[in-house]
Amino acid sequence: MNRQKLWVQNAHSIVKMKKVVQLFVSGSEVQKWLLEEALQVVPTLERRNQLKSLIENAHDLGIPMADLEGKAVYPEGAAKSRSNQLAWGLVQLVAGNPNGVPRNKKKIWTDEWTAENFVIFAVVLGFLSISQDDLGVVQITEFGQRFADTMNSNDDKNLNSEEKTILKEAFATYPPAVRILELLLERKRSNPSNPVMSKFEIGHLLGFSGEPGFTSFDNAEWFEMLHDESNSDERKKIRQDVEGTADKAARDISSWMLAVGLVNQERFVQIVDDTEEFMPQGFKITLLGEQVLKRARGNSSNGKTAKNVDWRMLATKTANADYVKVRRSYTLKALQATSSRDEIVDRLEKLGLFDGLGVLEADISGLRQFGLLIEKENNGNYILKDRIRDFSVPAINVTEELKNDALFRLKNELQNELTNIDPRDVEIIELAQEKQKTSSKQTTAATLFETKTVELMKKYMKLNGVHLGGPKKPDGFLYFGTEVGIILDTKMYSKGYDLNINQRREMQDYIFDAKRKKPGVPNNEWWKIIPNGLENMNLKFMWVAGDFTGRYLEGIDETHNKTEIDGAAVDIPTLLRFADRIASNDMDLNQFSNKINNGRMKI
DNA sequence: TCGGATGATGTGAGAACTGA
DNA sequence: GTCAGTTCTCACATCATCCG
Repeated sequence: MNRQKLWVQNAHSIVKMKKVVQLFVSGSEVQKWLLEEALQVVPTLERRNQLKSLIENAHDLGIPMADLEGKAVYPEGAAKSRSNQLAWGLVQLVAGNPNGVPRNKKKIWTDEWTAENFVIFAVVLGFLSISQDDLGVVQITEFGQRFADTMNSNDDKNLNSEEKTILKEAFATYPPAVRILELLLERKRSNPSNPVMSKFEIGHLLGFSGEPGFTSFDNAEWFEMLHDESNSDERKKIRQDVEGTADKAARDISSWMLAVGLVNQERFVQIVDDTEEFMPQGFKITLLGEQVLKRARGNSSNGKTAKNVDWRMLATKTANADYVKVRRSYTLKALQATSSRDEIVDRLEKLGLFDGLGVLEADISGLRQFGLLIEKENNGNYILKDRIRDFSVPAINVTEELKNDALFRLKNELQNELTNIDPRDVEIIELAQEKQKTSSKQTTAATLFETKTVELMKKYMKLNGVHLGGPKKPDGFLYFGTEVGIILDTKMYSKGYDLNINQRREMQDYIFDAKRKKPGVPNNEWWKIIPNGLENMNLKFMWVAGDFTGRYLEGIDETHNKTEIDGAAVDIPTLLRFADRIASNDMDLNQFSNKINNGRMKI
């Protein structure tokens, strides 16, 4: 079974993607170029001959994915770094750079990852297809043939009208593109004077956002980070480096549509503390984009464009990805057959794929964000209003082992149990389990986790507060009125957080700084956000992590004794449960605060 | 900046090991 | 020596920032 993921990274250029399609056309320019010139850089005669024969039979037999993308091959004795990679796959050459890649002028080919993604780019737009078997044979489709037959442009900024016509058709069948157009149109309707959306706003609402593989930064948070930084190099770094995967996907797909004229790119401007800040990647829909959206969604005079869906598009990196892809595929198939929620549950149950209503709800919400038109009725039923091309789902064994993966089960349980929490917010438990990231390094991943934790506490627990982060600051400060103020530190440690001596000391420093409020100590004076009138005795400290281990209780005790305030450690599943209780008014904030009692919080 | 580039991390299959 | 279970290794899949 071919288990390729079908989300595109790295591949931007439509011109290059078109060459990949034309690789399957006998006698095309790109075939000639490979045969007469480019294949020379392939290291062995044997491989050159293999590739030659693959090219000659490409139109009739297709080419296995492995031969298109190539693999990591290094010269003997050379370090296994990517810049040393030799050319092995055809698309490594086709999607390469004739003048050498920027960081290695000797090389005219790209790496296997980028090559793979150029193939996937052509597949998701319907120009190529990949067989479901182990070989993953790639072939040109009829639609791809039409695209290949158009005149060639040599620049993405100047595609000709023939090419644009076909690409418009292609985007109307590609759910994530339709989703972005829909979001942009909604923005235009709700805010006609400023219809620009930032890549973060789009990323938050695109695909299976929240899952690993679909991380997204909070728009307001990003602007605060930018605003707080005065150093121009650091500001530049934030502008170019701080983005999640889903935000990147939003940027990618929007930039493809930009080449066809469906969207325009504009600076996204936001006022922070009376200062105007901007980010470069804002997008707004054009009239042409609206036309394409209308065709995709259909109206009284036009039928809907049938959407291209492949089971491999329905998840990427989440726990049990294959199982989840299959579950979502069958959920979609059930939606095609019925709108009754009970019957959908029934169908999934028969296949051993039903994991609870919360999970079903989350999957459907994900399918909607993926770009399919699904409406929820008041009686709890769902109506699929989109046309979907037939797609096949592989038979995988739903083994107990697969369903028993601990993290996977916990996530499903919580999505079902916590009815007051958006199932997507439960995804934070996957983030919490990621490999150790040090907060001192302030990696984007760690920042993302901190942000999400604060976001969660504000959203469901009626707390005020901010995410801080950065040197000599806690990760966040949360409060309600002047009754309680919580100094927060979060850690994403996959193996549990042990509150070692450094971590204790950091927290103790924050507390002393907060109690003293001495001007200039520390020089960022983060404690200024503590509301006036909040007494020192009402300060509390809290550590949040996926799990705790080792001598963490001792750490809490020590911190309590030294600082004379109360604190606690809380793991993410428990924090989510508290959030759910408070959101439903089963618990108030005083009760919550009383549980911060120098131990691990329990519900 | 844009359009990839890159080292890192996750994962599964088979090889090697282990102890009754 | 046998063999089921366990660990190790290694190639391949997939990021998540990073950068010329």
